[in-house]
Amino acid sequence: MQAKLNELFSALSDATRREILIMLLEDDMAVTDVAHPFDMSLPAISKHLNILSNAGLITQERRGRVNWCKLEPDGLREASVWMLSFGQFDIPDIEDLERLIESHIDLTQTN
Amino acid sequence: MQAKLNELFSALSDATRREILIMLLEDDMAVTDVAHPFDMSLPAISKHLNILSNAGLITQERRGRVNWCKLEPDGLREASVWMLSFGQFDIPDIEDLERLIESHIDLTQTN
DNA sequence: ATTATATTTAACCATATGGTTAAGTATTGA
DNA sequence: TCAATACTTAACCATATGGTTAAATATAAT
Repeated sequence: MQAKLNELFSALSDATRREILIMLLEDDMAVTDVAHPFDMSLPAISKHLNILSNAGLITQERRGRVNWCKLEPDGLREASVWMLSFGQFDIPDIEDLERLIESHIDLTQTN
Repeated sequence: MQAKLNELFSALSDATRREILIMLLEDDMAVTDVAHPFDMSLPAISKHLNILSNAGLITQERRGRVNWCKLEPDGLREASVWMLSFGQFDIPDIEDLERLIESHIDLTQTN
């Protein structure tokens, strides 16, 4: 269980990977399309996607030559259970939440 | 903001550091006492504590020759805001939560 | 004044991480 | 069949991470 949490938090500790997750909130995407907004080679993105897969945060399904990436809805579950059980944070302001959701939307629209 | 989240999730991605946080839920502790349950040198623990400090998850306050470590109550806040705003996980079962809290208690009592 | 305690700093090491380019493998389209 | 597309794999590189031991520092106790 510790190993799983290590993998999960470690996967989340990279900004590129967090952005990929946010992009995938919108819709499933092909690897090339995931890579498009980033100033980074395709193999680099491919590695990030593997890390997200191994952490259980996404799944990849090959159809023909395109590998579709989709969010794994329960991926964050164990991490969120850990954080909630830790219980040292308040439920954040609705406003904080909304501001952040806004910024996600901005991100996916400007890229 | 991304840098802060990197630091936070990265700090949480190590099992030793997560255990330290759980130990500090009980009470403030001196560095030596934090180190005691671990099969690891004092300098290694000192480094972990620095990482937790830099991530804003704990604070350290020197009184005399002992450096007291205490949990920073709002430390997890930004990470939890990110996860909640991501919104792809259900509120976990109360039972999951309780089981985990139990296991935390076991941990701090058997060590 | 000396010694013991609590901790940090420094130097080092092996392995992990995040990137690169170049080459390889399927699948699709012409 | 040949070329283009959508990747992945391999080999490599620089820096980061998580540990070690040995030495340094500061406070407390004798």
